[in-house]
Amino acid sequence: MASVGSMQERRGRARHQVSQTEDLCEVRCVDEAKVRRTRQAMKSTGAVSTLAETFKVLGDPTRLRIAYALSRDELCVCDLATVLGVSQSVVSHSLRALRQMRLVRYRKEGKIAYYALDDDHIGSLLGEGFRHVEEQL
Amino acid sequence: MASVGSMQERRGRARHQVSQTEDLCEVRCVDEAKVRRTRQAMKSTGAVSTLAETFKVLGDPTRLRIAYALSRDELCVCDLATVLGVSQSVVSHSLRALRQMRLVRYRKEGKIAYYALDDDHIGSLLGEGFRHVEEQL
DNA sequence: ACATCGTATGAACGCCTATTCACACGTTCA
DNA sequence: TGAACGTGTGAATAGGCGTTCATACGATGT
Repeated sequence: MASVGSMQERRGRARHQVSQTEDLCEVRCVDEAKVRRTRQAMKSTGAVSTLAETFKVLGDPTRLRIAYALSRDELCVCDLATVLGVSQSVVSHSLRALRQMRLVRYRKEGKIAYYALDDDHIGSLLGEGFRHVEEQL
Repeated sequence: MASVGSMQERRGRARHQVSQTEDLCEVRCVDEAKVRRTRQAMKSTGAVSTLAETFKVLGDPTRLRIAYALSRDELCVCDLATVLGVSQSVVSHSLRALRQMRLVRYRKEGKIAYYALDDDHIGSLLGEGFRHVEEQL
């Protein structure tokens, strides 16, 4: 195992050289005009990584079901757990992820936390998504 | 530890009791009407898991960038690699994932494979997504 | 004050996944 | 035919992620 580790270290240094070779290798069949045009049209790294994280959060069945449920009605954690048939802990962890991407908001009434979609865009996204998957059957 | 294990073996029935306790624990604060309504509005397992996988595929920055690039123009694998500045292998693997979810289609011209978005819905999804993330800055 | 309830959270563990490397395949051209 | 090219893919490895368990916290009611 130790020997494998040292081999990987050696490989790691070789990467720079390899990457230069790779770059040359990548630039063979390019349609320069198209490539430049597409490059300029590309979104910023920030927008891409934020949207990717948003999609990733919605890419889990449990969280997706939570988001869809909240697009229909405001619900507390316990009711969400009941609707989905999963534990409260799962719902809470899922809501945390959805919260961190600002997909849901919540208000607290005593000890009960009522969650809802934060934005109508999310509802549109879900609608568009479901329309897409339901169409191609 | 071993003695506990054997006790549990002898009394396998205890499991049912535990799960019942859990169920009871989940069902305390429910608003029955809301729960029933939301339950009926929920999408089918198939639709949910398909859409979740779609989102998951788009939840990777590389694949998202590829999808967005293809929403602007038809591109071959090599040009995609050039535009994104990643290896051809990464692009190929990414395209495989996008292909499996029917997000992209391709036509082959000689040895060159030209990829494009399979569906306009995907473009709409990306548009809606980027509109959302660019708005909340 | 105490017990209970609804919710949040951290740690741990097993699984999934993205990347890299190496190679295989079919196509084109000399 | 053989070499170079564009592309696809399997194996391997490292890092990320979801679930569970245990526990903590504030609010409520007795």
